[in-house]
Amino acid sequence: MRYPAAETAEKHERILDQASGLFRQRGFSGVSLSEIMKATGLTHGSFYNHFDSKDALISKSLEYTSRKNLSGLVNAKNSPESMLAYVMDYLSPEHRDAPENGCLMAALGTEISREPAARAGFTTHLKTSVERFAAYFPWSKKRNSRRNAIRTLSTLVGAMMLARAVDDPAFSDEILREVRADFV
Amino acid sequence: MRYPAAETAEKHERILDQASGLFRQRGFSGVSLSEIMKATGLTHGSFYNHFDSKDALISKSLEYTSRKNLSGLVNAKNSPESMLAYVMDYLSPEHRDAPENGCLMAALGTEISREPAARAGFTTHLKTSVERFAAYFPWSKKRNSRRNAIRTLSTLVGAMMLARAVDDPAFSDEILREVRADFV
DNA sequence: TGTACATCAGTGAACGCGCGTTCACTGATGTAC
DNA sequence: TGTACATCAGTGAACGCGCGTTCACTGATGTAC
Repeated sequence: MRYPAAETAEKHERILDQASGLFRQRGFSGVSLSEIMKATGLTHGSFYNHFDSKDALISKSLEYTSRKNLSGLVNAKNSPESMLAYVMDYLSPEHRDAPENGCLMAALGTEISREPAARAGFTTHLKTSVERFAAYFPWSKKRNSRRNAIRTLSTLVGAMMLARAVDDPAFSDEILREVRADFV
Repeated sequence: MRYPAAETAEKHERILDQASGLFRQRGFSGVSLSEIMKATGLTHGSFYNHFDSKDALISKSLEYTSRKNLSGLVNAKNSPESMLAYVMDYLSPEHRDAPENGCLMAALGTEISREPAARAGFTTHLKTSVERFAAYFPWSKKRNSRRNAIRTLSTLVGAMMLARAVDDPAFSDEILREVRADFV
């Protein structure tokens, strides 16, 4: 049966939101469409009323996740202190333990290079992240700010990925703690 | 029919070798057992004469890849110059473009946290890498060598992952170039 | 404002496909004597 | 050293399963008049 237009738009958003979290938690190939639709509260058949294919969902949900990730940076850019606080939050055990709400690069990095549908959105996301870091992080030398932004983002993303992959909680905590120590 | 013991051992090694490269190239879930066996020159049915399951292969092939990765570090540890050369090679476009022969952390990082069979081997690999970097890299201050090793490995792995995920060749080159520039 | 009908999102069964895994069979190797 | 037989790696068909995707059907919504 037909549904109110507002309700349909809201369901569309809910699919994106659930996909965004589940993909970060378990990877693109680790989540089925049925699962996403069930999490949204619908049956799998109606998926194709919202998206053309799983690839299309991957593409759109990556853009959605990028928007959510970047809004965290928007709030942080107002002062040097809040940029540093952003980095500390990034390198926290809480972020490590909740990938479904966290950085898409640290959660999906190695899978994105194999997922053509995701690469364009990812590229835009990283470019924007580099620009914002270059502009707003309190670098000691302004001249190398873009280089520093690229290196710093590499460090953050790499550290979070390693901290999550590691099996030993003490070692994982050490990784986050020692990389955090470099920012104070 | 039965085969000479030496030949069987060699085939076993070849399965590991092919799996090691294919997994780094396309991810654990992106490669089927049939494909690995075909690359080895056998049919898929004989796989179970060598390994208990795909998970067992993932575990063993990760240890195999770790051994190959670390042997590169063994050669580099003899002098400060060769450690720096190791880092420059790591951050090269050649490494980026040949993940099947490259660093397992940069190739499989985000998938390993979701693959229980891979985590123990990965943890050992990273611990060994940190120890070697701490001991052999020419740090300016010896006192923080372990912290510096953790940060440096995070940066290397993160930069390579980002350079591979990005869709724009010029941007990808820039990431590698700018992170390399921090080491000279 | 009321009526008639076309629209279209949701349902759940069904499809084809590729996957990991199993199995009966083969026949040269390795071993017991 | 020669013979008889058990071993076991490789083959390819087959299995069950879950996946992405399709489809006929439903019925309230939105629209044309």
